[in-house]
Amino acid sequence: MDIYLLYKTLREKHGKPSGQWSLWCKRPKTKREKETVIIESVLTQRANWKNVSMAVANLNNVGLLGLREILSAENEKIQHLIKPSGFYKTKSIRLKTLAEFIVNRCGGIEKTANLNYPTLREQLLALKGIGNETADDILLYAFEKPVFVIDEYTRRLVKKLQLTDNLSYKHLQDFFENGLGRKDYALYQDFHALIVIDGKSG
DNA sequence: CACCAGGCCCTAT
DNA sequence: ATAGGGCATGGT
Repeated sequence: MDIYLLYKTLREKHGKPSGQWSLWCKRPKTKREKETVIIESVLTQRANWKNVSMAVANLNNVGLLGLREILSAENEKIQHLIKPSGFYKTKSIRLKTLAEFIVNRCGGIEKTANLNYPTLREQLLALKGIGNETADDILLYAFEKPVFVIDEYTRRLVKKLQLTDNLSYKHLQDFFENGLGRKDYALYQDFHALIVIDGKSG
């Protein structure tokens, strides 16, 4: 099956990605919106979106929905605010680690976005709590780099449609990127969103 | 009351 | 290399 046809099919079926995806697929994004996406990419690890949005609202209500703000806030305060998203002690540390990397080591979100992205990917993966999916969420949805995000919904869909039998992250990522034949971050953003939306619907 | 959700890390085979 | 346990909350 042609991979681009799969995208067209999902796009016809579900329309333009909405809900959380209207921010994640927004183009272009403001600096604040990019930081929100980065924070959400950690909070959404093994959590449902309702819980994530409660945590995001809590951060926003006290003016802590930003990387610099998270970096300077008390760990206990962050923990309390993000509690609804689950694994809150772990995630608070992960957010601070990520914020420290982007703000202090890279010099802010704009400078980070301009880095060579295969290298940046390695640096993100070296941080505790940032694995393949979270790193690629950040690269694709905040920094607009053409990396295809693989997650559990992608694996289920690949299995269901028998697209390939190797379900490792790297293989699936290459499979989608090569199958689409072009490095188009806007297409990758929408496609991944549609895969998740489709997975939740059925 | 059970089970689930856009993961990730650590440990033991 | 790969499997299993732990992390934690709110929704169904």
